[in-house]
Amino acid sequence: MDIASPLLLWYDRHARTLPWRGSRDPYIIWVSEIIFQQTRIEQGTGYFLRFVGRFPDLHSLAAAGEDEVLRLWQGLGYYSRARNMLFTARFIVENHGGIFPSDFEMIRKLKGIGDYTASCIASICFGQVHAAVDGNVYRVLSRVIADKTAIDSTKGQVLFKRLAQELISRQRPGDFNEALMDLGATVCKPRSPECTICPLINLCRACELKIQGELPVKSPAIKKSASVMNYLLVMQGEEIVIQKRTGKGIWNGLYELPMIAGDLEPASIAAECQSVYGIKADNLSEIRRIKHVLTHAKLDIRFYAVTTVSKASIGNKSLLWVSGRNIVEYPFPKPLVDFLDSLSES
DNA sequence: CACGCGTGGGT
DNA sequence: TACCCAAGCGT
Repeated sequence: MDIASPLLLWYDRHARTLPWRGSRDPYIIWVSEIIFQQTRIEQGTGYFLRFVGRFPDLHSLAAAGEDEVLRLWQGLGYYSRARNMLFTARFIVENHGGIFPSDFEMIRKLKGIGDYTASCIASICFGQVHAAVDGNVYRVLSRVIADKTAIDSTKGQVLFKRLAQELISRQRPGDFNEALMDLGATVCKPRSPECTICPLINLCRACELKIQGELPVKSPAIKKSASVMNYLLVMQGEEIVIQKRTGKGIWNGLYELPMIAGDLEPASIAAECQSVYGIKADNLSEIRRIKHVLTHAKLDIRFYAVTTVSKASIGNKSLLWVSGRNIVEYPFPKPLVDFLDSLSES
């Protein structure tokens, strides 16, 4: 089967003009591919432009602090992408003389770079024949061969990656990869694919069988767990108390207010606040309650004002006093950004 | 290898 | 409301 010829003909006329298109700088392609993992073009483009504006090359990124990198990432989600990028930038400077590796296996070993991103960099920047298989490509190929193997199963991933590697253009591997992704994004869409204008209509088995709407097949989604987070707004004059999240859970590396987990009464929260943080919180008053939905969890987030507290009464060293003026230096999860923004408005 | 990891938009 | 979807990767 030759899908490369009609696909590249289509691509030459319909390729989208995107800020990173045309660049063969592995640093630029790397940044763009990381940002657009699980992220829509409309959502990520501003982030991409700000990121490469502030960090135009590997060395400028490697020299940055984690807070500033995460602050540029604030609101984009999946923050381990940013922390892994910083780690890898520093790694390349230290171990590869600041030159982005061109060997596929070497690229693939870098932290935060999997099969997809390594294939993009190898094909687009170095002309190597490696098929980049993202969600678009899984969808397009599952329709082309009308195969109902779940695209998110191990079996499906092996199947469609092998197929993509068979079909990829040996002459224009980078263009082929981008063309297949463009086709998935603009024509072979998840819902209501526009088969009548598709360059692959004559060889698409799903279109022939009129089952394109039933493909791709995915495994059933996992149910979201629910949890409650109680945030404490501890203020004195112009300053509030924040802390950095560490460990393996959500929002790792970002900052937040002092937090007590669990569906608790204010009195219980105050007691835990005292024992965990050493914050004497006699009279908590709830000032806001919001729902925040993640891919895998539903959060019930409650904000409380702590009115009677003196700076000296807080003995926990992991807590930071930050002035309202400096709060913009610190990266926060979206619900905290919204809450803190609403404070400065009123 | 099933699951954790964000956010925003669409239906 | 409650899903689904969007240029994946680490563990």
